[in-house]
Amino acid sequence: MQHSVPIQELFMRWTRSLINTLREEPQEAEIASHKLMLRAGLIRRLGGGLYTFLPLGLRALRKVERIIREEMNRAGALEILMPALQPAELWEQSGRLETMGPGMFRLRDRGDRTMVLGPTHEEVVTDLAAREINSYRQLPCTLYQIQTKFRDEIRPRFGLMRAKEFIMKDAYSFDVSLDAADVSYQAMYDAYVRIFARCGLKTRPVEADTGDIGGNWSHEFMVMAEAGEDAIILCDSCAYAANQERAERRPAESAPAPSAPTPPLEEVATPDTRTIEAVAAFLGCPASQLVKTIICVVDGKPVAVLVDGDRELNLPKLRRALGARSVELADDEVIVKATGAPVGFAGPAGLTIPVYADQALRGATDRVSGANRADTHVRHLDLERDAKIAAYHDLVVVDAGDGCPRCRGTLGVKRGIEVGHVFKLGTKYTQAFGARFLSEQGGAAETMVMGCYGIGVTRTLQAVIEQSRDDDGIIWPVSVAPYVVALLLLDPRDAAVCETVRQLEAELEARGLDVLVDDRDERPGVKFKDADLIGAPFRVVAGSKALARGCVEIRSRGARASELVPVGEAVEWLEQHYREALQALNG
RNA sequence: CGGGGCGUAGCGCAGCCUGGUAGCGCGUUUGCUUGGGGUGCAAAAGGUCUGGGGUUCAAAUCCCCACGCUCCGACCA
Repeated sequence: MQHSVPIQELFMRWTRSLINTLREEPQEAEIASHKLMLRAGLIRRLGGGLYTFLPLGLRALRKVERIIREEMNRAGALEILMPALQPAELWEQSGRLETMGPGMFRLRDRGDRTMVLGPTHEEVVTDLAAREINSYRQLPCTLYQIQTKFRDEIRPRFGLMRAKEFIMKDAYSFDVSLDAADVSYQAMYDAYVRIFARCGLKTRPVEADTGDIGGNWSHEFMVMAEAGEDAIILCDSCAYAANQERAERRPAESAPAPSAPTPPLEEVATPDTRTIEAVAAFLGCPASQLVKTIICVVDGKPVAVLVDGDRELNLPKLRRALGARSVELADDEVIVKATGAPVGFAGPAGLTIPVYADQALRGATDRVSGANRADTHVRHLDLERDAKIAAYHDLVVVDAGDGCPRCRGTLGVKRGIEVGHVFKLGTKYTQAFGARFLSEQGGAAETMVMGCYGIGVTRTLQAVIEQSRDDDGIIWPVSVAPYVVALLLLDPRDAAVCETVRQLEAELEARGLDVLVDDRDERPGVKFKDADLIGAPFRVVAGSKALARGCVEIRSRGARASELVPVGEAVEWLEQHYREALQALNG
């Protein structure tokens, strides 16, 4: 093995690059971006939800990180690096050891102390802020890091989209007041818009639920894609956009007064009909005439929730509506105890636990529901007359066709990939960790107001590919392309061609364009296929044919035809097109 | 956590039902060939058939257990 490498060969050559492309479709991948990342040699799987970044993938990842750093710094955030390994006590202090518990990796050190691998860093950073920030003079302060997170995903899938270990940029703002926190929030929101634009991603901010993280307001940045895991509700006539978890709908017009009084409640035998479909079929009525009665456990206590028979209960909305900490579906035992009937025969009439109903059920008459008795339902249910409703709220999962809550428009559903999330947290964590400061007015210490802001860095990288590709491979935006130029040495045994390639390579590198020379002893077809697959924005073909006319051929990835460009002008051509493309992304 | 599927060469798979010599394609190595969209020919290397136990003269194959992966569902920043 020769170890002294001639200096002119320090540029990247395919033969030295560990880029192993796969001709066949990897079986482990389902969506296009995942297949392409494997086929193009960006990543390799180690285990479920665990991936190694190969050199080509790491180059792209670093470019995404760089864009994020530049924009976070520009927005005034300070970069720090916190431990991934954290004492469990911190999580007890915030109460999230319980709420996020199953999703966290836990371990013990040799002293038998319980540790967690951080799925996020609100606890650590708030503890830090509580110690380091004492005065209003130090505020506002936004801290961020780019770091590996760990989540014990039930079902990792789609490569980097949902992994057990992934890289996240997380930022946290601390402010003297709610108003000041709004300014910090807006600064991050604006930074996110720029970051994703620079990555070549089309994103759409949508209103979102805050989930376990807590807090009162948040936006998700979604990449619209068929393969997305999240359902997004969009209005067809105004700017309303929300995650399905959060989406609201316009209350129905007030129901027309019933023409005749509802007949008295009447029990009907419905042997072994436990599902809405079965009851509807058995009684020969539409599912929408049924009232679905769902028993939930809210902060440890059973409640009944009513929705139309053809709708689905939205648990996060229920949690928000009731101001509860936790909401889950009741198990069979609880249901039997609360209703006195086996699962499938619950109804609002005669229940002693609190009953909440979806707003669409206000004034509902002549409905069908369970009778709280085995194999029995009731008809002619009049909600006001026969049940005691504690409160009406908007509780159902919004669907295509529902009315927009902001205007007269109609809502539709699309799919998206969540790449970023910004939250206004309020004081949930700063209170728990005693993050207080002395204000200009003096007096008692005040609690800081907090916000938090995440970007799934590895997920963003994959989202770029999901959104920018064709049948032949990846189409990298210039800003995150592992290599900007793929320089194909078509005739490796032709001295003149080799010399041309050497010169182009050196000049391009000198001007800051990352170039990869395909110097393999392969047939042209192989090189063309691979160049398309790995998706360099510009492909330069140096072969004896064009060189005989003093030219190389240049093609933008995605363009149909290539251009003959004189060798002497090639570098200029590439630099100009590169700058223009970059400019277009930077806005 | 509930329901299915799969573990055989680096990757993708056949063989298993009906027990008896472990195979194909891609990739890799070597030689020749070809030389502008995954060339053709030839040769070669590469296997504890996921692990353990059982049945049998004999197990990749049949039975039991474990582990791993995966798909659907429920859950999730």
